[in-house]
Amino acid sequence: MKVLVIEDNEELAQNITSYLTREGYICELATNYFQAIDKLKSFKYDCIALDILLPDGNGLDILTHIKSEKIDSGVLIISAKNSLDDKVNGLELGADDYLTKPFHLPELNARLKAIYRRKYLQGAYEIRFNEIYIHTDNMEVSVNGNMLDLTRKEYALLLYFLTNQNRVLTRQTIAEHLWGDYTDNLLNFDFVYQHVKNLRKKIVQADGKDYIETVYGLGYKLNTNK
Amino acid sequence: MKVLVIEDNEELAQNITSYLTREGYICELATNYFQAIDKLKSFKYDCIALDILLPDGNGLDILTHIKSEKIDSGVLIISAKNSLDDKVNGLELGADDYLTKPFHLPELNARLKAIYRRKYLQGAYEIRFNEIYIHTDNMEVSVNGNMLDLTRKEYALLLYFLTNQNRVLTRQTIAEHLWGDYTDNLLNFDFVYQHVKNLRKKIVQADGKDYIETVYGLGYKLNTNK
DNA sequence: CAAATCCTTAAGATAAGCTTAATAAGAGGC
DNA sequence: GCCTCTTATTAAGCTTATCTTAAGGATTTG
Repeated sequence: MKVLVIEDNEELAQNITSYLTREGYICELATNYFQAIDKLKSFKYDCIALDILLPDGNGLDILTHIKSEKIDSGVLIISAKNSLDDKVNGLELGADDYLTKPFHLPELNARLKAIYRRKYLQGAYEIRFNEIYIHTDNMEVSVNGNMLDLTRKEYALLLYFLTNQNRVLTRQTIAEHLWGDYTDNLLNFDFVYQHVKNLRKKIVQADGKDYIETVYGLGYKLNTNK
Repeated sequence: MKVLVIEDNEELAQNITSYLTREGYICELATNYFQAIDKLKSFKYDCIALDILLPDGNGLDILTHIKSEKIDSGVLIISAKNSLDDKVNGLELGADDYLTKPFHLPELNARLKAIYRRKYLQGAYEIRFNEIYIHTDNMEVSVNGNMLDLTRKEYALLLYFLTNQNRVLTRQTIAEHLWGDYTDNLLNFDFVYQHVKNLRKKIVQADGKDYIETVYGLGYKLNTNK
């Protein structure tokens, strides 16, 4: 899952991103209003953790932007304790959940996962694709009843394919989704080959079928009809 | 077993927590209503010892919160003698047991253990996992008939694994469960390695099998199928 | 109060995963 | 069928995660 953390307190922001990364998220950070808007224009995120109090603007304006631009991301508002107004306004503006500071990182994790479930999986804990099951909670994948031992990147890649079935994904898109803004000034996305190859191999080994179709000159597609 | 003690009388609270800690519990303390709610939002407890009379609120409201938020913890209500109303209300609201002040600490211990048994072990005194038996009452562990001599942390760790079979537990989650809120602003959870290693060693020594599986990049998992 | 045990921390070793570069294989156009 | 461009594979070096070793402190026990 790809997350944008919008938080101006550098130390907290660093804690959050490194924690979420360890927990398997693809995590990007914006430390002010403009940077946030900028990133939202350029990239697509599954969830956004949004601090209300920013040095150069109000987080709720970012939320308004998200909604008016019809950006389809889950939004978790983070704000100071007992700031009830923010809570009410935030939820009214269409935020998915609310978390008060100070909070504990696992709580953030749990809420993000819950938003993801509600928003993208209709509340389910797992995604199915033919005989492939992904248990999003502990990042477990089983194929035909056998556990698949995937690395972090392979898992992220599979999840990305499964939430974009039958859609062609270019290497660049994949790179952006799995590696975030690190890919900003890259010209070469060869490393995607590696992970596609590894993922393919493991799935074929377990299921005998290669659902990942190469679309020559474009990218890859998870093919339902195989 | 991880317990949250909600009790405003500082001296009594201190007595309780230090007693329970000596008895092998992982024990946290909240001395008022808000602190309690806060902790309940962030952490998961096996049992909650809940004093009814708090300076800034009523314990029964905490109980209501626990139930409405579907927090799955056992609840032991503590209140002044002969306050029959509280007892009836408390049990009606879904508390698991009731203890009147003044009480003896071993009595508290016994009741907490009883709640744990009823709630998590279907009334049994021991947990079995393959050839590993945990007798929760006296904290004894046997593997293939041989007594396993575990330290307090190892025991707590094993119990935590056994109550979360086949679920990936991150080092941070483990740390929080075994060390409580002391871990709040830690970034490094290396010390978990040690205890996992020690526990593994003892189990392998006794049983020849290493049920604790390392999930690279995430944490550990007690694997049933080994 | 001393001895023993346990817990924590730090540093170095090992292992797993990720990225890069070089080379091979395959697809499409002419 | 040949050339070019794209994709796949191989292998190596690099990074990050985990494990081990060891030592000092804290805690418990006798």
